Amino acid sequence: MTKFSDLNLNPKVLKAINEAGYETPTPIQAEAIPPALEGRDVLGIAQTGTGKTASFTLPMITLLARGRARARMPRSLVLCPTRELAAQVAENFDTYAKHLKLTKALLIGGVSFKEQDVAIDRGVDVLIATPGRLLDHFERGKLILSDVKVMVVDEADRMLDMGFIPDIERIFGMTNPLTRQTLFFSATMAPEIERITNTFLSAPARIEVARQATTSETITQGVVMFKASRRDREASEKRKLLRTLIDKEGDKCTNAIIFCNRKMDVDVVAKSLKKYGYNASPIHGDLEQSHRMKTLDSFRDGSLRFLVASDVAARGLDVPNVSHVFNFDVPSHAEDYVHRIGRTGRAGRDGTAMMICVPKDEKNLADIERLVQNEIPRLENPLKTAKPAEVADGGEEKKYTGRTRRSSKSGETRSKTSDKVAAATDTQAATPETNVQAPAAAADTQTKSKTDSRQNKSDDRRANSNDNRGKSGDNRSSSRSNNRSRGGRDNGKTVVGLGDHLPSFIALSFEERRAG
DNA sequence: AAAAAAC
Repeated sequence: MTKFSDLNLNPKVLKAINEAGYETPTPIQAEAIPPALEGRDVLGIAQTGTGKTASFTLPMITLLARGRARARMPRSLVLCPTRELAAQVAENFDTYAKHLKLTKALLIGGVSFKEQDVAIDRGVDVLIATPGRLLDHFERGKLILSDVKVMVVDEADRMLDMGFIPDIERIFGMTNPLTRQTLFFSATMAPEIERITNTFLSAPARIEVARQATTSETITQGVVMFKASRRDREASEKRKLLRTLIDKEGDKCTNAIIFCNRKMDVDVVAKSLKKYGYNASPIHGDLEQSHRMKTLDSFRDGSLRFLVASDVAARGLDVPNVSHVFNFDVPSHAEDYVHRIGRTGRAGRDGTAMMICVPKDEKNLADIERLVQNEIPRLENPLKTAKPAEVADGGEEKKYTGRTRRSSKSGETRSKTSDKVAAATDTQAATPETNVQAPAAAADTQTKSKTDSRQNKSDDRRANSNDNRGKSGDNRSSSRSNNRSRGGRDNGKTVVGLGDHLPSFIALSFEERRAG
């Protein structure tokens, strides 16, 4: 088998690789490093988790080991779609270039220009950037890219999704095609990506690595088909279902990423989990950059157990050892499902991916199953399994004290009235195992059973008016979706209740469902 | 329909 020592890497790079504990390259590293060292263009079709980052940093460091950068004229450039990814690539350079005197600069938004300006002025060997901030520097005349010897485009398909392709083309145009070597990575080869590579790569070595996440055997997948007892309770009942799924996994769930489709839901879910005693923090693009970094660091070092995330964290982030991925929402782009669950089951380890699918997401679920060419196993809804006797004496979800009422903007208030489902879910939350997992939830449950429903209703109104004041857009959008579903395809086949009635689609085979 | 990325 190929070893790193067989690859003609700079001895000081090899030393750093050994110190990091690696001996054997991953397939993409073994295949991409030799042509890259020969100065050839490389087209790598691979996802993160395959060792992609090192497959370009290692040869780059080796190539850059000789020579020295001139002021404002970086010798190499790595473009990444998100700030986190760029920061991660920068760390990778630090790790493997530690025995060499290479200078680097990280050009990302959300942080001050000053430090970046100083570094550029001094001259850098490696520039790692997101497109927006790079162009910003360029337009201010701070940057000359004509001396770039190696240019890397990482996660090109994500750049495409994010509308960065025109920027990328502009940046390509700022470099010298005759002296530039290009290493280009993408998880998929969409037609637009194909076009870019045909335009900017010359006779590339094409390296394709199996798409590990498509239906990785190391990931146990499942989806819970869930219909709320009432439309307006969907959000809070989903959160309860999420807690139950987490609790059922027990110690097997050492850490997890919980994906939501919208930033607002990321905040709400994180806040709700915290309220119930779970160690959770949100991450999405509206949070301050320094805060994003801090959150990610604590998730990596294990002090944070649950990362509630938008798709900012779906791709590229290297967070080893994630035991679980929970898709609180079904992603609306099927491709994103593959990226999200690819955060677990990495490097041959076992992982679990669970998703909650509400009726309006069934079409997206079908798209995902078509993409991965597999039916995602249906999981029993754990909230439906409570025995009737327990249901009868279950408490209500709420019972807000004055203190918690203030936090009711998180949306928990909407699920307060008593009905079979709310009672059943509370009973579930009060089981002993759950108490161990979520002490705050347990305390809440014990005090809540005496709450009378009139009190609840008035709380509800108050909380809703708070919501209106705080974020009016929120309510508008939820009433929009209500209307849509009322006039929509739910007609005639609305599932009644949750306890005894099987949603009709579950009885259908996958083929029948697609056909009908 | 939303998220990400530039001030």
